[in-house]
Amino acid sequence: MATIQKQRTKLLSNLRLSSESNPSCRSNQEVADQISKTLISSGCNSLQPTSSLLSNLDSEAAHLVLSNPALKTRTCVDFFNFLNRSQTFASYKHDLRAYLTLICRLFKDRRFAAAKNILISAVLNEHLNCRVSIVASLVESCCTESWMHGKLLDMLFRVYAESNKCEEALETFDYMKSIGLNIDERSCTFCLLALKRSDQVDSALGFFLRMLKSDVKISVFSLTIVVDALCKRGDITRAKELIEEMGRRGVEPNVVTYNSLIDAYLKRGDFQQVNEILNLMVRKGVVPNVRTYTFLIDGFSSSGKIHEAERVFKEMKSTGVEADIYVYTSLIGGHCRVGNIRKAFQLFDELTERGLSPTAHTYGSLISGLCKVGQMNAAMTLINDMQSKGIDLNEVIFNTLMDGYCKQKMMDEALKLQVLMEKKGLVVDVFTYNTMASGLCKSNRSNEAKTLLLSMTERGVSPNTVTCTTLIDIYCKEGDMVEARRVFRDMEKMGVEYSTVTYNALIDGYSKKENMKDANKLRDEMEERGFMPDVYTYTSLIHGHSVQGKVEEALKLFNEMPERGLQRNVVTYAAMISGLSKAGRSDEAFRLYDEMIEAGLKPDDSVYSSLVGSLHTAGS
DNA sequence: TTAGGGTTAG
Repeated sequence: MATIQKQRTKLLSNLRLSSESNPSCRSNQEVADQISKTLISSGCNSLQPTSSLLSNLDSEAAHLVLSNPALKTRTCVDFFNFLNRSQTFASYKHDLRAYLTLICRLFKDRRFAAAKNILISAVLNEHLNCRVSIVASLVESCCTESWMHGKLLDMLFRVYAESNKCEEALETFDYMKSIGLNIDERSCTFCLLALKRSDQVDSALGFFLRMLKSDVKISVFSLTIVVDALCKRGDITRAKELIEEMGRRGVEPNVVTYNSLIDAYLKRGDFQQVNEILNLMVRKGVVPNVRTYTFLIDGFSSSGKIHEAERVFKEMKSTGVEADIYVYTSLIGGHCRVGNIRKAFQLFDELTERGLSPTAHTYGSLISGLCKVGQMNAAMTLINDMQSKGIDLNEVIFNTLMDGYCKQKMMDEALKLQVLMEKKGLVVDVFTYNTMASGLCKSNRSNEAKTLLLSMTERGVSPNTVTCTTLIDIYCKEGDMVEARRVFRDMEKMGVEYSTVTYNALIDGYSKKENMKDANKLRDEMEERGFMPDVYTYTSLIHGHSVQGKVEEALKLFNEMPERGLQRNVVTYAAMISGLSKAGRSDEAFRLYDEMIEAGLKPDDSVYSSLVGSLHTAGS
């Protein structure tokens, strides 16, 4: 041991002496030889960042060392990393050739994982010019064996894709194609995924078609990535066309592909199409899996169709598919949404007994359910429970709790949570602001809500559809239709999307001002833009027409609702009954009263006073 | 050594 140490010291001093004696005259080859000698005899550890020999190092000398066949690859990697770590020589930094020289050595030794890591660090290094043409020509000159050439380009293709450098990945694909290389489908899937990740759906589809044209052997994997990207954008028709087209080419969809379609139709609320896909799966012999059931249960749950969700859950169990934590969480969420807290907790016990571990999402669903019914103490107990299990609180849980307190008009508690949230380093996001604003509105503090929403941008949080809709709603309730319209116009300028609720807020504003002309105009506009009027739209319009004594208009809308699959609620009936009563059509008003009782709705005071009033009107 | 999932605001 002592001898090695002695040797090392001697070598080092030699290195220093010889280089210091006449540094400028040393050729790159001499520098490289000296470094190589040191590396061979005593390894990388003997090198000092301050060694003056190293200060003579340039790109050419480094290349000579890294490609020296007398050195082991391992030693070259150490030397490479040593130089990377040593920030002291500002004059030398690895260039792209150094990276590729080393990568080629690793390739020769079939150490592909190590090669890939270095390639990734090159691609991510901002100081290197990793343009495809430059890398490709270097690959050309560094690869001594022909098999390496194609494999290295393939790796480059994947690395670009995985680093989200889609443009470069596509360029690499084109280059590989142009020199006649066969391209592996699996590498292409990385590129498709990268495009999908960055929401470049059209490019993903375009690339897929290029794969087809380039005779890449395509499997259901690539198809499914594109189908899912299209589905998530709501382009289900195009997705189905693609599936059919690929079917003609012999690529059949599998359960994953169908799941994407089912999820998309569920999100759209198109249960008929969901059934058609399920039937198609049966015909094709494709068996639903646990994810299919999760999509179904979640889809039904979020539309409040809890009985359907339960039916699917039972069916899943009967087919022998084991429920996992996702299934339970979705179903718990469904029960919580309709206020069925008891059933939700039963399921929670069931999953625990079955050895499944609840996640933050599971707790989130339960906490949200408790907050909805105002059981804030129980919600806080659950918070303690989850923390004792080592599950961290996240932004969503905080926002949920804050909303719970807001709904109870306990704004101080909500505010305390916001402070705690920030103290914990969690991000106060657009949900937090919208929730707080909604709470302030409920507590009749809409001026503060306005100020809060208008200050969001300065605090670095971008307003979204809900923010703008809330603002519009505040102005409408104040009767300030000019300001409400201004926000509505600004949304388009800011690129914030409208929603049915946005239109509802404005329509309600105009209806309350008895400006039915503008209210009707907006209703037409929303349908033209593809936003379906819902029970709120209809109720606002019915109310507006009724107040103006235009009962026939109101009745027309009222009768239209079931045709469009819309369930009337207490407020809808109240508005219609009030309209009929005022017009002295007492019999019809009472008939509707019976109807709403039959539908299981509980009339409120306004319904009774309308009905009583109708007797007077009719009597006079 | 490639594809699909669950919680929040109007």
